[in-house]
Amino acid sequence: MFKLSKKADYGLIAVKHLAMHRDQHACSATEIAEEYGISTMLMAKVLQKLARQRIVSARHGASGGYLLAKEPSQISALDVISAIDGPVLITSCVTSHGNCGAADRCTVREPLRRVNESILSVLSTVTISQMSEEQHEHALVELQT
Amino acid sequence: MFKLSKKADYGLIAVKHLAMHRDQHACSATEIAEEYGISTMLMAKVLQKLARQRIVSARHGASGGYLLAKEPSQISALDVISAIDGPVLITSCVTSHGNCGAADRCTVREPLRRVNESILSVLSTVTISQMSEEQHEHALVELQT
DNA sequence: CCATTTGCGACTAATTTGGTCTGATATCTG
DNA sequence: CAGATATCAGACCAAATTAGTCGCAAATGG
Repeated sequence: MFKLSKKADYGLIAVKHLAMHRDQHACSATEIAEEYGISTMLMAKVLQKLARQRIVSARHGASGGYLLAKEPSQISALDVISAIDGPVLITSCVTSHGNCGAADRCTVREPLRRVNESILSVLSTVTISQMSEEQHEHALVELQT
Repeated sequence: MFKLSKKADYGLIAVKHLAMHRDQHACSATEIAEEYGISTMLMAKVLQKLARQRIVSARHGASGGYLLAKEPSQISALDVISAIDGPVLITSCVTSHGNCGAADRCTVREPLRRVNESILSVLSTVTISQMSEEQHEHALVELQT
């Protein structure tokens, strides 16, 4: 309904993991998968997609694995998500060459296109380095909800 | 992957339609569905859900139908979407009582919870009345993309 | 040469979503 | 009152999407 796919979720976990192990050894798909209790096969697929989009770089062979291809501050959540799930579109109509059949009659396309851009901007604002810090100062806020 | 369900989409269309026909007659599900080329049955279901959440009010019987239950400026896109699809959660883990299995090991839950809140805030900022105006001044901006 | 690891595509299974049908109840109109 | 028109609710099926698996090829390091 409005949910991140599990693959995208796993992708974020993996990228964050790589960010935390930066400048150490390359991490294999198996290693990451096991650490978080995720299917090895699936994590492998996810990392392959990330590699194809040059978000991580891969090293074949024994003691190979994956490394971040950029600085954590240069990778946004949107980068990771769209690398795995394709472009983020809240409806199939938001592109101008809409294919939703009722295209011309549809009165909500333009407003939704704007909402879509806002979401894109939220997602591209959040970087991996941000996701790696902010663990602490939030415990307080949590209590107020 | 990150998409509005069609039902939610139809819901927005319906609510906007009702907003535009405010203070006129009640609109039946059939009437709205036909105007936008949507399945009557499905539109009926959508409107029922909106009625249950008191976003629209229903009138049974001949020449009955639906009317907005609030001012268009008091209905947000989030109201409509969550009335139909349930609460907006970008992952199943964002609630504190997470059920994602790897809950404790998962390092992205808290950052994603924040992203979720940003999205919620975007969606609750957009009202139906806004979606009914803003058709005009955007043609220019469109050209620059 | 061999163990390890990525790369890729085909495939199946599970879940979600889209959409239909049926029967009941409420309400207006003549 | 009778009949037409609506909503209401839930069960149900079909289609599409997503999750997850498998097998094989190609690198790479020791």
